[in-house]
Amino acid sequence: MVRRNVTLARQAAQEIIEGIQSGGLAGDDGLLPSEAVLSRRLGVSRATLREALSQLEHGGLIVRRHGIGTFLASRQPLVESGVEELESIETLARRTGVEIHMGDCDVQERPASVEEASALGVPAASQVLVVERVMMSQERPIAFLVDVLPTEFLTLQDLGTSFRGSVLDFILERGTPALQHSYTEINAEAASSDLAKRLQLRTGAPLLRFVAQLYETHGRVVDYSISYFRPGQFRFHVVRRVRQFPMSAFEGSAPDSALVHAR
Amino acid sequence: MVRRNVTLARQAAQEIIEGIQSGGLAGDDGLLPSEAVLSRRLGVSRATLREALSQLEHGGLIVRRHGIGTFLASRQPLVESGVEELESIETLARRTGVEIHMGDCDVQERPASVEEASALGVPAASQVLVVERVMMSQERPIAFLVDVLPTEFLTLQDLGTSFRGSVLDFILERGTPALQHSYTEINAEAASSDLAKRLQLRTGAPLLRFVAQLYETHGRVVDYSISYFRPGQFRFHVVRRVRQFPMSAFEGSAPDSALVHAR
DNA sequence: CAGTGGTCTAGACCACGAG
DNA sequence: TCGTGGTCTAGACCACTGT
Repeated sequence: MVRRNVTLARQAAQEIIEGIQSGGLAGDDGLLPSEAVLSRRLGVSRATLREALSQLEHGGLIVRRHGIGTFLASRQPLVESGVEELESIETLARRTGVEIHMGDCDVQERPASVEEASALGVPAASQVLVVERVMMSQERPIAFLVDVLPTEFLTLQDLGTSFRGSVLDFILERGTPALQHSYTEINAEAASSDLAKRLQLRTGAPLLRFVAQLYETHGRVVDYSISYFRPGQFRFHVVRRVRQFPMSAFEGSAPDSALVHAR
Repeated sequence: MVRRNVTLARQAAQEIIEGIQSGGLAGDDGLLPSEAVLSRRLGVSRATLREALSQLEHGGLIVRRHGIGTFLASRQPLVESGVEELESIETLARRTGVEIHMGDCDVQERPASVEEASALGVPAASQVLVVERVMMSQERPIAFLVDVLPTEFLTLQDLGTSFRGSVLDFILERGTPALQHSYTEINAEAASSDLAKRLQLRTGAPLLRFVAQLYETHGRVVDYSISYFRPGQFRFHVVRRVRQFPMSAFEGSAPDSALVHAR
């Protein structure tokens, strides 16, 4: 069993993608072979094959219809980023064919403000690295990004000269710490006069703002960031699913459960 | 096997929630019993138990650590909405304890505009129901919502007098059509003079804008909506995960795959 | 090392949709 | 009725973590 630190399901998904690319896997109507057939061809169990299909479905490449079959999604390869995928705007831009580069950049180490320390979960006034920069596309500013990280995770000399604008990409390429997910708040905000100058907008112009905490696998916050985007330059979307799970269950009274007393 | 049109995994998840609520399932450190123990207690296979835990993990209630165990999440029941969950702002508001009600409301049937017909995937100038209204909280406008639906799905008399402001809730309560997900674009926009008047803001004030297509289970678009939110009144967040799947695979050349020729 | 969660299998039955 | 995807099981082995 060949295993490159990657699951069998992921490998199966990749093979299906290649089969679709080469044009022979899906029928003219976009219908893929049944799960039974696919699992046999790929030499994996149906459970594993289904996991692979779930990944493809989640990525929006296929659609599954109970009792009918699995189809290619009509809205084919998305050229924009789903906001639930965490990727740098540099990666996003490259993927969508937009030229992008870093403009003015300011990096400094200083004690964290109260808000920053709180967001990072570190003691007040801990030393942090602050990276502020403008991202440009075709000589026009399109985003202003601020990243704040404990010096435990990133220092001035770490960044060196290879920094191209994305703290996320930098950490991913370095490979440590291992990143898990980010918790991002989405809002709109009027440009302050300082922000307006940096982004060459009029004061008060609307900006899309993401405030994010980036977590590593052990639950610590690696990076607290605030990002401002010029509307219209990027397209962020999200697939919202009908609520499947009643979190409100936590609000009501607590019925005694046999579970906790069993065995 | 008791089955109320609900999966075993969901029932198991519910039982675990109740066990947590009653306070006896998790240890003082938030550690839950191991998967082997839980599956035995609940009388389900470990695969099913894991599916239940996955749902709870996705909902942010628990955290799983490889080689260590399953814990209650430290950031307990979220009081705000994850944007990847589709729920009406009325439901969201009620859940978070904010009073909300519908202000001015205008409903009409008319032929769809070109943009609307395109977004809905219906012939140009098809008859659609358009619902426009302002949502208020404490006598202040906080959102302006426009929903456009083919009359096939919703008509003026359907709405009747029980409409309280949420098209989504109305359809969910009616039970038909069965909704699947929505595709939502997120952006910021300056308030037009018309919008400013409705929301009692100055022209040009920043607004958070969601443009969404709501899909039913067969892939048809049920509702095309544009929503404007006053910043600061709601908190939208999203959990962004590090990219796990290379959609960019679709861009490169197409290596010939053995898959399509097999068998 | 022992115990945990992560992955995978082979097989079974159910629920759905179309002929 | 048939073939599809959806759910579930019992058992196996792997990978990670702390002792």
